[in-house]
Amino acid sequence: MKNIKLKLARVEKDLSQDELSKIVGVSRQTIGLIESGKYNPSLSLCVGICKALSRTLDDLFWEED
Amino acid sequence: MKNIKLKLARVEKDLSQDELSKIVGVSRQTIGLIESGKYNPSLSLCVGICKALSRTLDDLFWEED
DNA sequence: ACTTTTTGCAATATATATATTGCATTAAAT
DNA sequence: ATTTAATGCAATATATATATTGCAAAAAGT
Repeated sequence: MKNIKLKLARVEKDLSQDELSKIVGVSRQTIGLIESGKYNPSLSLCVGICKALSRTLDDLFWEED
Repeated sequence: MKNIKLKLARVEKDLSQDELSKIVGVSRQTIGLIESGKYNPSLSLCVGICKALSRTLDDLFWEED
């Protein structure tokens, strides 16, 4: 499933995938694949993304079922 | 850094590392290494652990800095 | 003290996250 | 309509999460 919350948080900060990837220190493709739900990032990467976007893990990566 | 919050949540549920690993569907070593902070689990594994322990990502894997 | 359970630590093997490059397509800007 | 920026997609390469087995040490139970 796509990660809409992540994409929204990124766009709210007016960042492209490429810009976010450079802040986090990861490749642009990795950000794109996470947003499109095509893989399973590591915890440290999730935390890096959260800090770059001023959010927490629950904000961006937790789904109630 | 060791993940004390995870260990506490597990012990509160009266589960051994081995029991938790079976619930989550992962090896005992993996649980042990995550608790001792020796590696960087995937998001899906973190979510699996959270659900097994009735916690959220922020509860077990988020650290304020 | 003894037995059993729980945890830690290595070594090797495998699966998969992530990097890299390049190109195609779409969206945005002028 | 044209240029530029943003995203998507594939192929290959590499790093690392995770599995597996076995053994040692520590903790808990009796």
